[in-house]
Amino acid sequence: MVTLAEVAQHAGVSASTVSYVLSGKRSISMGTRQRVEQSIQELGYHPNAGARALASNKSNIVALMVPLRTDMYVPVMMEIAIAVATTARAYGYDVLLLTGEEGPDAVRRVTGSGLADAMILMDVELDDERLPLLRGTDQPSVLIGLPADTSGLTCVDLDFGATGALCVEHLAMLGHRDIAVIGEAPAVYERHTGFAERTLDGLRSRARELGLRVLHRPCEGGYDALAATLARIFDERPGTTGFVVQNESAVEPLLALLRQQGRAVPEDVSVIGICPDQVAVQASVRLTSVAIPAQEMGRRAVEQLVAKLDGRDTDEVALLAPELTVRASTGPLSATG
Amino acid sequence: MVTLAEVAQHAGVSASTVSYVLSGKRSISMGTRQRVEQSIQELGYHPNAGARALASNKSNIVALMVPLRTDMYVPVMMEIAIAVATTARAYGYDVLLLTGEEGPDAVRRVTGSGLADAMILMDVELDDERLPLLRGTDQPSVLIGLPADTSGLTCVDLDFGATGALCVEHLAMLGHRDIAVIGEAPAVYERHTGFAERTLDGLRSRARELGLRVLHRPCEGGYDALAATLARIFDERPGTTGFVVQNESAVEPLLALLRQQGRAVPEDVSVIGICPDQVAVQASVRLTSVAIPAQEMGRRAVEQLVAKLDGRDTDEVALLAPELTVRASTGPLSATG
DNA sequence: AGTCGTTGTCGAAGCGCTTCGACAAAGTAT
DNA sequence: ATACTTTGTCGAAGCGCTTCGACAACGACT
Repeated sequence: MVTLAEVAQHAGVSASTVSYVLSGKRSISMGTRQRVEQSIQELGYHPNAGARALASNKSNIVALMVPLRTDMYVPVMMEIAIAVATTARAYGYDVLLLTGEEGPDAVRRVTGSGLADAMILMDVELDDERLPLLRGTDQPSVLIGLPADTSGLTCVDLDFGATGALCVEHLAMLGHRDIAVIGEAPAVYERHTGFAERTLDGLRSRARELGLRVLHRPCEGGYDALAATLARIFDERPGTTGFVVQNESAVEPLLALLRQQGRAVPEDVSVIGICPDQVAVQASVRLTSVAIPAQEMGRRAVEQLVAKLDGRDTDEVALLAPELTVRASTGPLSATG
Repeated sequence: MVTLAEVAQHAGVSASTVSYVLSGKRSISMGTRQRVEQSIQELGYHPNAGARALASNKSNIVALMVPLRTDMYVPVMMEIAIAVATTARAYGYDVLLLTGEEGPDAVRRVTGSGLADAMILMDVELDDERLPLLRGTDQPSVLIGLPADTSGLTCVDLDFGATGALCVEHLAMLGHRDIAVIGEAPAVYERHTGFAERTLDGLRSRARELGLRVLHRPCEGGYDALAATLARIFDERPGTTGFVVQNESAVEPLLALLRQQGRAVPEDVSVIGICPDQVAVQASVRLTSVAIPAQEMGRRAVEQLVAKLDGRDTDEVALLAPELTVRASTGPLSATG
């Protein structure tokens, strides 16, 4: 391993000078800078991360806590994670991957050991047990997702309330009166993951304003589960003509089953997805959808974090505005509907 | 921040004693050990990662390099990543997430800076540009995937050759003679990702032995792409009755299109998927499949790495045996076929 | 009783870096 | 020319830990 001292000797300067060349924290004459940089090149020097962390008290690492469970939105999680990693690198940070498994202990460990300078938490529950720890430490953090109480926290998320409202508005505009929501798996609601409930709230309150009726059913992915759910929906509300699907793995089964039952999309029934664009585009009927801006979320989270680390002020809560893309799965309610 | 010295003072011992309690590298009397542990508890001490790394010359971090592109098998990648993180934690290591973006530079950076003690590389290409670097350093590494030349490297992967052969055998046994392979997107073959080619090789050579005919077509995911591909297949080989699909996002479109064309699965046509079990189970026809053991791969990679770090010998190449699970999408060729 | 391991503890050195204060050398204002 | 600032460099201290050698204290052998 090449050390700072060796570079210094090779360049004929002191160690501190090399350090200042690297950090730019003091001015260095052109000649010296060039000689040092040359030596760094020639010797193939890389600063030792541990020594740097020890001396400067910063690790240049941000921790990213991803959910352990993979019961939902895996591609979204992955996309966020990759966006976080990519953006972080652009700001000179590396990313430490933590799974939710360790829970609050991971927060304590990382905070206490100085392993990371800051944290990003995904899959935040409404009343997440990690939050008190974050509030009680001076380690900067950003949540991707929205807990019930955001005081003292910085959050980035899609505005799921507005997303729900947007879906209703689109369906209402097309003349639909009875709407069914195919939701995430029951487990997602049971652990009070915010986004699912917020979507529902936004959707319901806008529906009330516009005079639509809403029936919500959580649903596991796959054909069998969806077949059962769909049967119950049409049983209870035979006049249902609009669907909002917030569950990637229910999209295709829903389209298939509707087709099978002789209900044409979009002539008889309209379907809106809340899902990444890729899913919407690849479906058997190109899906009208509200996109989940995974990359944007990851990027914004890192930017907020970097701002905090640089001592700049940041938004408390940054909600991204939803955008609805009309494709082939929604249309005006026909007269016979 | 609580330091070792403070713990030592609180417990009435020297710093080195506390260190030895923590590491267990020298024997400590019961009484002392207990007093120290008590102090650690009371003060809420966490060893400083940077100082530890500097003094011991090991970071207890392994780097995981995931592909930046998300054009294939995203859930598999995610599952591997999570398995790596979970297993690594069990061995006391944290995981640093690197994207393929930086390419070989990331290897140099991590190796040179002592940021990580070891690396795991995913999405290895047959002639990967990162390999010379790995061979030229004494930093332990494990590849998930198989390059063309494995000398001096440790690799973990599913035995895709055997996987291809297994698919052919199953179809042959059922009486099928003409087989079509729906492959990954052309880009995957173009960058010479090993697994796709190896599947094909294994499949073709076994087919030759058994006297089956094989037609291979790369294919993007989604309905439109698959519709075109399928048309060409039946055009060229109208008698095709067996399908092997190595592309998650082609499974559902294939099943839908076959249904639409009046070809019953499995009565007229048999379909085998090479995909995670979850995909196979959630498909509209429960899919006979060879599973991609993502978790197992991640776990094994970490275990190999830890073995190397502990100075134990490891396998050069660990190929996991494929397992075929018969479900509802394959059956004997009917007399009329 | 004297010698020899053991066992448990300590002090000190050192890992490679950052950063502070000191200080020549050079430039600027008087 | 003198005093004063600015610029560029250096030496030394110190970040918190691990680890080596030293060495009391103690029981186990002759």
